Amino acid sequence: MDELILHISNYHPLSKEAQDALYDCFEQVTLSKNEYLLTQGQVCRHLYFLEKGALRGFYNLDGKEVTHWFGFEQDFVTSFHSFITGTAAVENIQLLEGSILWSITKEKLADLFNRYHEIERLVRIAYEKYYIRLEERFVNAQFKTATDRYENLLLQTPHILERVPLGYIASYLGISSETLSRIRSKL
Amino acid sequence: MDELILHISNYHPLSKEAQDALYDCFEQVTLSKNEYLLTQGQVCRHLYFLEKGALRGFYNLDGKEVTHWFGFEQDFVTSFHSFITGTAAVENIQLLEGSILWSITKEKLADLFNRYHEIERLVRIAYEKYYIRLEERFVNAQFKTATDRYENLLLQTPHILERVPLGYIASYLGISSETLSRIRSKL
DNA sequence: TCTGGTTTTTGACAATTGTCAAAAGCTGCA
DNA sequence: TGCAGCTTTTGACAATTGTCAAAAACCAGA
Repeated sequence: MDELILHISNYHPLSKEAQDALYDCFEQVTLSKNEYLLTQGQVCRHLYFLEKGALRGFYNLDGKEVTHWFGFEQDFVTSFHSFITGTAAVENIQLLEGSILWSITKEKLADLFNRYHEIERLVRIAYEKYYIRLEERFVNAQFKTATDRYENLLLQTPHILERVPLGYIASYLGISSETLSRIRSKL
Repeated sequence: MDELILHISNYHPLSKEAQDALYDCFEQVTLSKNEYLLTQGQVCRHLYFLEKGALRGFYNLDGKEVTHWFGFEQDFVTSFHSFITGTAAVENIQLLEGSILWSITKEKLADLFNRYHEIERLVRIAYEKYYIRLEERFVNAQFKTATDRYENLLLQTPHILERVPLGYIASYLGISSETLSRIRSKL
Protein backbone atom coordinates (compact mmCIF):
# COMPACT_ATOMS: atom_id res chain seq x y z
CA MET A 1 0.00 0.00 0.00
CA ASP A 2 2.90 2.35 0.72
CA GLU A 3 4.00 1.52 -2.82
CA LEU A 4 0.74 2.96 -4.09
CA ILE A 5 1.08 6.18 -2.12
CA LEU A 6 4.69 6.51 -3.17
CA HIS A 7 3.85 5.88 -6.79
CA ILE A 8 1.02 8.38 -7.04
CA SER A 9 3.09 11.06 -5.40
CA ASN A 10 5.09 11.00 -8.64
CA TYR A 11 1.93 12.07 -10.42
CA HIS A 12 0.62 14.56 -7.91
CA PRO A 13 1.49 14.84 -4.21
CA LEU A 14 -1.42 14.39 -1.82
CA SER A 15 -2.16 15.90 1.57
CA LYS A 16 -1.95 13.66 4.62
CA GLU A 17 -5.74 13.60 4.91
CA ALA A 18 -6.19 12.48 1.31
CA GLN A 19 -3.54 9.80 1.78
CA ASP A 20 -5.33 8.50 4.83
CA ALA A 21 -8.62 8.44 2.96
CA LEU A 22 -6.97 6.38 0.24
CA TYR A 23 -5.63 3.94 2.83
CA ASP A 24 -9.13 3.40 4.10
CA CYS A 25 -10.60 2.70 0.66
CA PHE A 26 -8.17 0.24 -0.89
CA GLU A 27 -8.24 -3.46 -0.09
CA GLN A 28 -5.48 -5.95 -0.71
CA VAL A 29 -6.01 -8.77 -3.22
CA THR A 30 -3.53 -11.58 -3.72
CA LEU A 31 -3.87 -13.99 -6.60
CA SER A 32 -1.69 -16.76 -7.95
CA LYS A 33 -0.48 -17.45 -11.46
CA ASN A 34 -3.14 -18.18 -14.08
CA GLU A 35 -6.03 -17.04 -11.91
CA TYR A 36 -8.46 -14.49 -13.35
CA LEU A 37 -9.07 -11.01 -12.03
CA LEU A 38 -11.95 -10.67 -14.49
CA THR A 39 -13.61 -12.78 -17.15
CA GLN A 40 -15.57 -11.60 -20.15
CA GLY A 41 -19.23 -10.90 -19.51
CA GLN A 42 -18.64 -9.64 -15.99
CA VAL A 43 -18.91 -5.97 -15.16
CA CYS A 44 -15.56 -4.75 -13.88
CA ARG A 45 -16.39 -2.90 -10.67
CA HIS A 46 -12.86 -2.31 -9.43
CA LEU A 47 -9.80 -0.34 -10.25
CA TYR A 48 -6.61 -2.14 -9.23
CA PHE A 49 -3.11 -1.05 -8.44
CA LEU A 50 -0.53 -3.75 -9.14
CA GLU A 51 2.07 -3.72 -6.39
CA LYS A 52 3.88 -6.92 -7.35
CA GLY A 53 3.43 -9.32 -10.22
CA ALA A 54 2.29 -9.33 -13.82
CA LEU A 55 -0.95 -9.86 -15.73
CA ARG A 56 -2.44 -9.62 -19.17
CA GLY A 57 -5.70 -8.46 -20.76
CA PHE A 58 -7.03 -10.57 -23.59
CA TYR A 59 -10.22 -11.22 -25.49
CA ASN A 60 -11.50 -13.80 -27.92
CA LEU A 61 -11.58 -12.99 -31.61
CA ASP A 62 -12.80 -15.74 -33.94
CA GLY A 63 -11.87 -18.40 -31.40
CA LYS A 64 -8.38 -17.02 -30.83
CA GLU A 65 -7.04 -15.28 -27.77
CA VAL A 66 -5.83 -11.75 -28.48
CA THR A 67 -3.60 -10.31 -25.76
CA HIS A 68 -3.79 -6.54 -26.06
CA TRP A 69 -2.08 -5.27 -22.93
CA PHE A 70 0.11 -6.27 -20.00
CA GLY A 71 0.26 -4.93 -16.48
CA PHE A 72 3.34 -4.82 -14.25
CA GLU A 73 4.45 -3.27 -10.97
CA GLN A 74 3.02 0.21 -10.35
CA ASP A 75 0.43 -0.05 -13.08
CA PHE A 76 -3.20 0.80 -12.55
CA VAL A 77 -5.28 -1.92 -14.15
CA THR A 78 -8.93 -2.46 -14.88
CA SER A 79 -11.12 -3.28 -17.82
CA PHE A 80 -11.44 0.41 -18.55
CA HIS A 81 -14.45 0.39 -20.84
CA SER A 82 -16.42 -1.86 -18.49
CA PHE A 83 -15.35 0.02 -15.36
CA ILE A 84 -16.31 3.41 -16.75
CA THR A 85 -19.50 2.50 -18.59
CA GLY A 86 -20.73 -0.23 -16.22
CA THR A 87 -21.30 -2.61 -19.11
CA ALA A 88 -20.12 -6.22 -19.47
CA ALA A 89 -16.43 -6.61 -20.19
CA VAL A 90 -15.36 -8.10 -23.49
CA GLU A 91 -11.97 -8.89 -22.09
CA ASN A 92 -10.41 -11.20 -19.52
CA ILE A 93 -7.67 -10.26 -17.10
CA GLN A 94 -5.40 -13.14 -16.14
CA LEU A 95 -2.42 -13.33 -13.81
CA LEU A 96 0.90 -14.11 -15.46
CA GLU A 97 2.58 -14.38 -12.07
CA GLY A 98 1.44 -14.56 -8.48
CA SER A 99 0.58 -10.95 -7.67
CA ILE A 100 -0.30 -8.49 -4.95
CA LEU A 101 -2.90 -5.91 -5.90
CA TRP A 102 -4.87 -3.16 -4.17
CA SER A 103 -8.44 -2.67 -5.23
CA ILE A 104 -11.00 0.09 -4.94
CA THR A 105 -14.60 0.11 -6.13
CA LYS A 106 -15.99 2.68 -8.50
CA GLU A 107 -18.35 3.92 -5.78
CA LYS A 108 -15.59 4.49 -3.25
CA LEU A 109 -13.51 6.24 -5.88
CA ALA A 110 -16.41 8.54 -6.76
CA ASP A 111 -16.79 9.29 -3.07
CA LEU A 112 -13.10 10.15 -2.81
CA PHE A 113 -13.49 12.47 -5.80
CA ASN A 114 -16.31 14.28 -4.00
CA ARG A 115 -14.39 14.60 -0.77
CA TYR A 116 -10.95 15.43 -2.19
CA HIS A 117 -10.53 17.61 -5.25
CA GLU A 118 -6.84 16.67 -5.15
CA ILE A 119 -7.64 12.98 -5.66
CA GLU A 120 -9.74 13.76 -8.71
CA ARG A 121 -6.85 15.89 -9.95
CA LEU A 122 -4.47 12.99 -9.42
CA VAL A 123 -6.68 10.75 -11.53
CA ARG A 124 -7.03 13.44 -14.19
CA ILE A 125 -3.24 13.60 -14.42
CA ALA A 126 -2.95 9.81 -14.45
CA TYR A 127 -5.40 9.69 -17.34
CA GLU A 128 -3.21 12.09 -19.27
CA LYS A 129 -0.22 9.77 -18.89
CA TYR A 130 -2.20 6.71 -19.85
CA TYR A 131 -3.73 8.49 -22.82
CA ILE A 132 -0.32 9.48 -24.16
CA ARG A 133 0.92 5.93 -23.67
CA LEU A 134 -2.02 4.55 -25.63
CA GLU A 135 -1.53 7.14 -28.39
CA GLU A 136 2.01 5.93 -28.88
CA ARG A 137 0.91 2.33 -29.07
CA PHE A 138 -1.81 3.28 -31.52
CA VAL A 139 0.57 5.04 -33.86
CA ASN A 140 2.93 2.08 -33.71
CA ALA A 141 0.13 -0.37 -34.40
CA GLN A 142 -1.30 1.56 -37.31
CA PHE A 143 1.73 2.91 -39.10
CA LYS A 144 4.81 0.82 -38.29
CA THR A 145 5.95 -2.56 -39.60
CA ALA A 146 6.06 -5.65 -37.42
CA THR A 147 9.86 -5.43 -37.19
CA ASP A 148 9.68 -1.78 -36.13
CA ARG A 149 7.15 -2.64 -33.45
CA TYR A 150 9.33 -5.41 -32.05
CA GLU A 151 12.43 -3.21 -32.04
CA ASN A 152 10.43 -0.53 -30.30
CA LEU A 153 9.44 -3.05 -27.63
CA LEU A 154 13.10 -4.00 -27.18
CA LEU A 155 14.01 -0.36 -26.65
CA GLN A 156 11.09 0.87 -24.59
CA THR A 157 9.80 -2.05 -22.56
CA PRO A 158 12.43 -4.83 -22.65
CA HIS A 159 11.23 -6.13 -19.26
CA ILE A 160 8.15 -7.52 -21.01
CA LEU A 161 10.38 -9.90 -22.91
CA GLU A 162 11.76 -11.37 -19.72
CA ARG A 163 8.44 -12.04 -18.05
CA VAL A 164 5.94 -12.92 -20.76
CA PRO A 165 5.78 -15.92 -23.15
CA LEU A 166 6.57 -15.00 -26.76
CA GLY A 167 3.16 -16.13 -27.95
CA TYR A 168 1.49 -13.43 -25.87
CA ILE A 169 4.02 -10.84 -26.98
CA ALA A 170 3.35 -11.66 -30.62
CA SER A 171 -0.34 -11.08 -30.03
CA TYR A 172 0.42 -7.83 -28.16
CA LEU A 173 2.41 -6.67 -31.19
CA GLY A 174 -0.42 -7.67 -33.50
CA ILE A 175 1.46 -10.43 -35.32
CA SER A 176 1.52 -14.23 -35.34
CA SER A 177 3.95 -16.23 -33.21
CA GLU A 178 5.61 -17.48 -36.38
CA THR A 179 6.24 -13.97 -37.66
CA LEU A 180 7.67 -12.90 -34.32
CA SER A 181 9.93 -15.93 -34.27
CA ARG A 182 11.23 -15.03 -37.73
CA ILE A 183 11.79 -11.40 -36.82
CA ARG A 184 13.79 -12.47 -33.77
CA SER A 185 15.92 -14.88 -35.74
CA LYS A 186 17.00 -12.05 -38.06
CA LEU A 187 18.18 -9.52 -35.47
CA MET B 1 -19.64 29.47 -27.47
CA ASP B 2 -23.12 28.41 -26.38
CA GLU B 3 -22.41 25.27 -28.39
CA LEU B 4 -19.48 24.56 -26.11
CA ILE B 5 -21.49 25.03 -22.94
CA LEU B 6 -24.31 22.94 -24.35
CA HIS B 7 -21.95 20.20 -25.43
CA ILE B 8 -20.11 19.88 -22.14
CA SER B 9 -23.34 19.76 -20.20
CA ASN B 10 -23.77 16.34 -21.82
CA TYR B 11 -20.61 15.29 -20.03
CA HIS B 12 -21.20 16.95 -16.71
CA PRO B 13 -23.51 19.88 -15.93
CA LEU B 14 -21.82 23.01 -14.60
CA SER B 15 -22.95 25.66 -12.17
CA LYS B 16 -23.72 29.11 -13.52
CA GLU B 17 -20.52 30.47 -11.98
CA ALA B 18 -18.36 27.83 -13.63
CA GLN B 19 -20.08 28.45 -16.96
CA ASP B 20 -19.38 32.17 -16.66
CA ALA B 21 -15.75 31.47 -15.84
CA LEU B 22 -15.51 29.33 -18.98
CA TYR B 23 -17.02 32.13 -21.05
CA ASP B 24 -14.31 34.47 -19.81
CA CYS B 25 -11.47 32.11 -20.66
CA PHE B 26 -12.25 30.94 -24.18
CA GLU B 27 -11.45 33.01 -27.25
CA GLN B 28 -12.87 32.60 -30.70
CA VAL B 29 -10.60 31.56 -33.57
CA THR B 30 -11.73 31.42 -37.17
CA LEU B 31 -9.58 29.85 -39.85
CA SER B 32 -10.13 29.04 -43.50
CA LYS B 33 -9.58 25.86 -45.44
CA ASN B 34 -6.00 24.55 -45.63
CA GLU B 35 -4.70 26.89 -42.93
CA TYR B 36 -2.75 25.39 -40.04
CA LEU B 37 -3.74 25.45 -36.40
CA LEU B 38 -0.36 23.97 -35.52
CA THR B 39 2.76 22.88 -37.36
CA GLN B 40 5.32 20.34 -36.23
CA GLY B 41 8.04 21.70 -34.00
CA GLN B 42 5.77 24.19 -32.28
CA VAL B 43 4.61 23.66 -28.73
CA CYS B 44 0.83 23.38 -28.69
CA ARG B 45 -0.27 25.78 -25.96
CA HIS B 46 -4.02 25.65 -26.57
CA LEU B 47 -6.92 23.34 -26.26
CA TYR B 48 -9.59 23.97 -28.88
CA PHE B 49 -13.25 23.26 -29.15
CA LEU B 50 -14.43 22.91 -32.73
CA GLU B 51 -17.81 24.58 -33.11
CA LYS B 52 -18.07 24.37 -36.88
CA GLY B 53 -15.82 22.84 -39.52
CA ALA B 54 -13.38 20.00 -39.91
CA LEU B 55 -9.65 19.42 -39.54
CA ARG B 56 -7.03 16.72 -39.53
CA GLY B 57 -3.91 15.82 -37.56
CA PHE B 58 -1.02 14.46 -39.56
CA TYR B 59 2.70 13.93 -39.31
CA ASN B 60 5.54 13.09 -41.64
CA LEU B 61 6.83 9.54 -41.76
CA ASP B 62 9.63 8.81 -44.22
CA GLY B 63 8.58 11.78 -46.36
CA LYS B 64 4.93 10.78 -46.41
CA GLU B 65 2.03 12.47 -44.70
CA VAL B 66 0.24 10.22 -42.24
CA THR B 67 -3.20 11.46 -41.23
CA HIS B 68 -4.00 9.87 -37.89
CA TRP B 69 -7.12 11.69 -36.72
CA PHE B 70 -9.91 14.02 -37.78
CA GLY B 71 -11.84 16.61 -35.83
CA PHE B 72 -15.43 17.65 -36.45
CA GLU B 73 -18.17 19.66 -34.76
CA GLN B 74 -18.17 19.36 -30.96
CA ASP B 75 -14.74 17.79 -30.79
CA PHE B 76 -12.06 18.98 -28.45
CA VAL B 77 -8.82 19.14 -30.40
CA THR B 78 -5.20 19.75 -29.57
CA SER B 79 -1.88 18.08 -30.12
CA PHE B 80 -2.38 16.18 -26.89
CA HIS B 81 1.17 15.02 -26.25
CA SER B 82 2.59 18.48 -26.89
CA PHE B 83 -0.14 20.26 -24.92
CA ILE B 84 0.27 18.06 -21.86
CA THR B 85 4.06 17.69 -21.82
CA GLY B 86 4.94 21.12 -23.17
CA THR B 87 7.30 19.61 -25.73
CA ALA B 88 7.46 20.28 -29.47
CA ALA B 89 4.65 18.72 -31.48
CA VAL B 90 5.48 16.03 -34.02
CA GLU B 91 2.18 16.60 -35.74
CA ASN B 92 0.47 19.26 -37.81
CA ILE B 93 -3.15 20.29 -37.51
CA GLN B 94 -4.68 21.55 -40.73
CA LEU B 95 -8.14 22.81 -41.57
CA LEU B 96 -10.15 20.68 -43.97
CA GLU B 97 -12.89 23.31 -44.08
CA GLY B 98 -13.28 26.87 -42.93
CA SER B 99 -13.90 26.52 -39.21
CA ILE B 100 -14.95 28.28 -36.03
CA LEU B 101 -13.03 27.24 -32.92
CA TRP B 102 -12.83 28.33 -29.31
CA SER B 103 -9.43 28.24 -27.68
CA ILE B 104 -8.11 28.22 -24.12
CA THR B 105 -4.51 28.19 -22.94
CA LYS B 106 -3.11 25.54 -20.67
CA GLU B 107 -2.50 28.18 -17.99
CA LYS B 108 -6.07 29.41 -17.99
CA LEU B 109 -7.33 25.85 -17.91
CA ALA B 110 -5.12 25.05 -14.92
CA ASP B 111 -6.47 28.15 -13.23
CA LEU B 112 -10.04 27.03 -13.88
CA PHE B 113 -9.18 23.64 -12.38
CA ASN B 114 -7.97 25.38 -9.24
CA ARG B 115 -11.03 27.56 -8.96
CA TYR B 116 -13.68 25.03 -9.94
CA HIS B 117 -13.46 21.39 -8.90
CA GLU B 118 -16.43 20.77 -11.18
CA ILE B 119 -14.47 21.89 -14.26
CA GLU B 120 -11.64 19.52 -13.45
CA ARG B 121 -14.28 16.81 -13.02
CA LEU B 122 -15.72 17.65 -16.41
CA VAL B 123 -12.31 17.23 -18.00
CA ARG B 124 -11.72 13.99 -16.10
CA ILE B 125 -14.96 12.64 -17.54
CA ALA B 126 -14.12 13.93 -21.01
CA TYR B 127 -10.78 12.11 -20.82
CA GLU B 128 -12.61 8.89 -20.05
CA LYS B 129 -14.69 9.23 -23.19
CA TYR B 130 -11.71 10.09 -25.34
CA TYR B 131 -9.69 7.21 -23.86
CA ILE B 132 -12.41 4.70 -24.65
CA ARG B 133 -12.66 6.07 -28.18
CA LEU B 134 -8.92 5.68 -28.68
CA GLU B 135 -8.97 2.15 -27.23
CA GLU B 136 -11.51 1.16 -29.85
CA ARG B 137 -9.44 2.63 -32.64
CA PHE B 138 -6.36 0.87 -31.28
CA VAL B 139 -8.01 -2.53 -31.23
CA ASN B 140 -9.26 -1.99 -34.76
CA ALA B 141 -5.85 -0.90 -35.96
CA GLN B 142 -4.00 -3.78 -34.36
CA PHE B 143 -6.30 -6.72 -34.80
CA LYS B 144 -8.70 -6.14 -37.69
CA THR B 145 -8.21 -6.38 -41.44
CA ALA B 146 -8.29 -3.35 -43.73
CA THR B 147 -11.74 -4.32 -44.99
CA ASP B 148 -13.07 -4.65 -41.44
CA ARG B 149 -11.70 -1.23 -40.56
CA TYR B 150 -13.35 0.38 -43.55
CA GLU B 151 -16.68 -1.30 -42.86
CA ASN B 152 -16.41 -0.16 -39.26
CA LEU B 153 -15.89 3.41 -40.48
CA LEU B 154 -18.98 3.11 -42.67
CA LEU B 155 -21.03 1.99 -39.69
CA GLN B 156 -19.66 4.20 -36.96
CA THR B 157 -18.51 7.44 -38.57
CA PRO B 158 -19.96 7.62 -42.09
CA HIS B 159 -19.89 11.43 -41.97
CA ILE B 160 -16.11 11.26 -42.37
CA LEU B 161 -16.61 9.83 -45.83
CA GLU B 162 -18.66 12.79 -46.92
CA ARG B 163 -16.26 15.47 -45.78
CA VAL B 164 -12.75 14.10 -46.19
CA PRO B 165 -10.79 13.12 -49.35
CA LEU B 166 -10.28 9.36 -49.69
CA GLY B 167 -6.52 9.70 -49.58
CA TYR B 168 -6.68 11.03 -46.04
CA ILE B 169 -9.18 8.39 -45.03
CA ALA B 170 -6.90 5.65 -46.35
CA SER B 171 -4.11 7.01 -44.21
CA TYR B 172 -6.45 7.27 -41.21
CA LEU B 173 -7.31 3.59 -41.68
CA GLY B 174 -3.62 2.72 -41.97
CA ILE B 175 -3.74 1.57 -45.59
CA SER B 176 -2.68 2.92 -48.98
CA SER B 177 -5.08 4.84 -51.23
CA GLU B 178 -4.88 2.03 -53.74
CA THR B 179 -5.94 -0.59 -51.21
CA LEU B 180 -8.85 1.58 -50.05
CA SER B 181 -9.93 2.07 -53.63
CA ARG B 182 -9.94 -1.71 -54.18
CA ILE B 183 -11.85 -2.37 -50.97
CA ARG B 184 -14.51 0.16 -51.99
CA SER B 185 -14.87 -1.33 -55.46
CA LYS B 186 -15.70 -4.72 -53.94
CA LEU B 187 -18.50 -3.68 -51.58
C1' DT C 1 15.88 -37.87 -14.05
C1' DC C 2 12.29 -38.91 -17.00
C1' DT C 3 8.21 -37.69 -19.35
C1' DG C 4 4.06 -35.43 -21.20
C1' DG C 5 2.50 -31.19 -22.39
C1' DT C 6 3.28 -26.64 -23.83
C1' DT C 7 5.87 -23.17 -26.37
C1' DT C 8 8.82 -21.89 -30.05
C1' DT C 9 10.90 -22.59 -34.44
C1' DT C 10 11.11 -23.95 -39.24
C1' DG C 11 9.33 -24.91 -43.91
C1' DA C 12 6.10 -24.53 -47.72
C1' DC C 13 2.62 -22.06 -49.47
C1' DA C 14 -1.34 -18.65 -49.64
C1' DA C 15 -3.52 -14.26 -48.71
C1' DT C 16 -3.17 -9.49 -47.93
C1' DT C 17 -1.38 -5.26 -48.69
C1' DG C 18 2.10 -2.09 -50.68
C1' DT C 19 4.58 0.14 -54.60
C1' DC C 20 5.11 2.14 -58.94
C1' DA C 21 3.27 3.82 -63.11
C1' DA C 22 -0.27 5.12 -65.99
C1' DA C 23 -5.05 6.16 -67.00
C1' DA C 24 -9.35 8.16 -65.71
C1' DG C 25 -12.10 11.32 -63.17
C1' DC C 26 -12.96 15.54 -60.84
C1' DT C 27 -12.64 20.59 -59.59
C1' DG C 28 -11.79 25.35 -59.74
C1' DC C 29 -10.97 29.08 -62.30
C1' DA C 30 -9.39 31.99 -66.28
C1' DT D 1 -15.71 26.03 -72.18
C1' DG D 2 -11.38 24.19 -71.54
C1' DC D 3 -7.26 23.54 -69.27
C1' DA D 4 -4.14 22.55 -65.16
C1' DG D 5 -3.65 20.32 -61.17
C1' DC D 6 -5.15 17.21 -57.92
C1' DT D 7 -7.52 12.87 -56.54
C1' DT D 8 -8.95 8.32 -57.45
C1' DT D 9 -8.78 4.05 -59.96
C1' DT D 10 -6.62 0.26 -62.38
C1' DG D 11 -2.94 -3.02 -63.58
C1' DA D 12 1.29 -5.62 -62.81
C1' DC D 13 4.27 -7.10 -59.64
C1' DA D 14 6.80 -7.35 -55.08
C1' DA D 15 7.04 -7.49 -50.12
C1' DT D 16 5.03 -8.63 -45.86
C1' DT D 17 2.56 -11.38 -43.03
C1' DG D 18 -0.57 -15.33 -42.09
C1' DT D 19 -1.76 -20.35 -42.02
C1' DC D 20 -1.01 -25.07 -41.45
C1' DA D 21 1.84 -28.81 -40.21
C1' DA D 22 5.74 -30.83 -38.26
C1' DA D 23 10.04 -30.66 -35.70
C1' DA D 24 12.67 -28.89 -31.93
C1' DA D 25 13.18 -26.85 -27.55
C1' DC D 26 11.67 -26.00 -23.09
C1' DC D 27 9.42 -26.81 -18.55
C1' DA D 28 7.04 -28.69 -14.63
C1' DG D 29 5.70 -32.37 -11.99
C1' DA D 30 6.05 -37.36 -10.76
